[in-house]
Amino acid sequence: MRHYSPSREFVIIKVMKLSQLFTKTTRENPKDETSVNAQLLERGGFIYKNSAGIYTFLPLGWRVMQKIAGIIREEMAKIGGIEMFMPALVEKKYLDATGRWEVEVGFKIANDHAVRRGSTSTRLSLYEVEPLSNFVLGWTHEEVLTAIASRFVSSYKDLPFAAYQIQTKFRNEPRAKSGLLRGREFMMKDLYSFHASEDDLWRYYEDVKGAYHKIFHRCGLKAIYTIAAGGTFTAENTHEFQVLADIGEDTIFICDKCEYAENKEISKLMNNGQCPKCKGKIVERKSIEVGNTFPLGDKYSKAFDLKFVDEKGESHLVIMGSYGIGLGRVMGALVEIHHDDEGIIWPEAVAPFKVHLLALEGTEKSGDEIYEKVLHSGIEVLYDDRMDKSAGEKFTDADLIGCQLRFVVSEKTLQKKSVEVKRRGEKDAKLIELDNIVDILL
RNA sequence: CGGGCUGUAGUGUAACGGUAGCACGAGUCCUUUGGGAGGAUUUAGUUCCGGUCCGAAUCCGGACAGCCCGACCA
Repeated sequence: MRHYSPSREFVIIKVMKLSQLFTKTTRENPKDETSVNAQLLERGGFIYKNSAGIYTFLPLGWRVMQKIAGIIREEMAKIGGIEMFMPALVEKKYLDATGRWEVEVGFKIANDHAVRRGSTSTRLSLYEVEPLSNFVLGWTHEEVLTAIASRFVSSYKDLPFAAYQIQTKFRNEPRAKSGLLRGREFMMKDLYSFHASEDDLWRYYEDVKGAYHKIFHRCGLKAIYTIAAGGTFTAENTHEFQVLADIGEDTIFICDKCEYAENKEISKLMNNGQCPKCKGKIVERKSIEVGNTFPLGDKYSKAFDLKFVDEKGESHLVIMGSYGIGLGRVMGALVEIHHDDEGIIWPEAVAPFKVHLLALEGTEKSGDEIYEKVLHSGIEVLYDDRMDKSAGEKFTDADLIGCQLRFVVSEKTLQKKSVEVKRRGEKDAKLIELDNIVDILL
C-alpha cells in the first residue's frame, strides 16, 4: 500500500527572509528604461535585464510569475485543460508539414528581401539554431502538438481534449521594447484544443473565453475581449484580450458603453463612431495584448493527417483551436496599471507575498516570533530581518516591492503588545494585538 | 530592418582636447534607528578596434550594445 503523497510540482515556498535574498533594490531608475514596468521591476529586484527583451526573473519576480501560473493552472483545470511540456527546439519536419518552415525560415535563404505573408518584412520572427540547422527555437507549438495528437487520436471517443503548457517561447523581435511587454524570450501559456466538430470547437472557445476573463480578473487586470484579424491559416476572426494602457502597442476601437471592441488593424469602426451593438460611442484606445484565442479549424489536422473515425465509421479531420497567454506581459501590464510614486501595488493574488513583515531596530526577537507565528499559520510572509538597515530604508523597500499587507514590529508597537498593519496604497495603519494577527489574515 | 539619441566604478551622474571627480552602493570602525541617518576610512570606471594629435572620456571612422520613433509583431 502506497502512502498518499500530495502533489509537489507546483508548491510555492511560503516564506523568505530578506537577509537571505541576494537581490537588492535600487534608489535610481535604470538609465535606459523608460517604461514604468521595467523601471519598477528592475528597481525592486523582480527582474534583471540580460539583453534587450531578455530578462531573468529574480526570486521575487519568479514568485509573481508562479502566482500568475497558479491562477492559470486552476482555471485551465476548470475547463478540462491538462498540462504537459513540449521541447523548445522544434525540428524542421514539423514546420514543413504546414509550410511554415518555408514561410518563416526558407525565404531568408531564397531572398533576403522576400515578402512574407504579403508584407514587406525583411526579418525573421524566429531563431534558427546553429549548428542544428534543421531546428528553430519554438515560437508556438501547433505543429508539434498536432503531430503528437496524431499518434494518440483515432476515434471520436478520443475527443474532445485540450492540452496546454507553460513554456519559454522565442521570437526574434526586430525591436524589443517596453520592458516585459515585448520580449524576445518570454513565458507563454499555450493551450490547444481538439474537437470532433466545429460546433464543439465553438462551444469550447466560449469556455476558454470565460476562463480567460476569470484569469485576468483574478490577476487584477481588466481585459477587453477584442475581435482581431484572421490567423495565418484561418479566415475566421481571432480574438484578443486587451488591457487598456497608453503604453500598449495595440490600438483598439472600443464602445464606451458595452465595451464591444475591435482591433484597429481590421476594424471598420471609426473614432467617435457608433457601436454596432448598443449604439454607444466608439473610442480609440491603446492597449496591451495579454492573451489571444484562435479558431484553427482543420488547417493543422489536415497538414498532419490528424483524423478520427466517427460512430458510423467515417473518417474526419479533427477541428482545433489554440489559445495563448503571455505571462510576462501579464506581469508587465499589472505593474503599468497598479503602481504609485513609491512603487508597485500588487493585487493580492499575484503579490510575491501576502505579508511583508518589518522588524525595526531592537525587535529582532519579537520579529522572529511573529514571523514564526505567521508562517506556521500557512500565510506567505516576506520577513525584513535585516538589522543593518534603517527604518526608512525598510519602509521604502516595502513600498517598492508592493505586498498588500505591511506588518511593522517596533518598540512602539510592542509596548502595546501589537503589530502595526497597513495596506499598500492606503495611508492609515492600525495596531493589531499580537494575539490576533493570524486571525486577521485568515 | 530604416531613422534618431546614447555608451564613464555595482547604480546614477560630472569633467573646454590637458590630473577621470561626485553621490549612492559595497568593506572596516564609531555614532544612529518610524520614511533610503551621520562621521572617518577603503574599494571600484571611460564598451571594443582603429585614426587625428605632443596629448583623446572628449574629435573622426568602424564594430558592438542600449533606448526611442517607424516598419514588423501566428
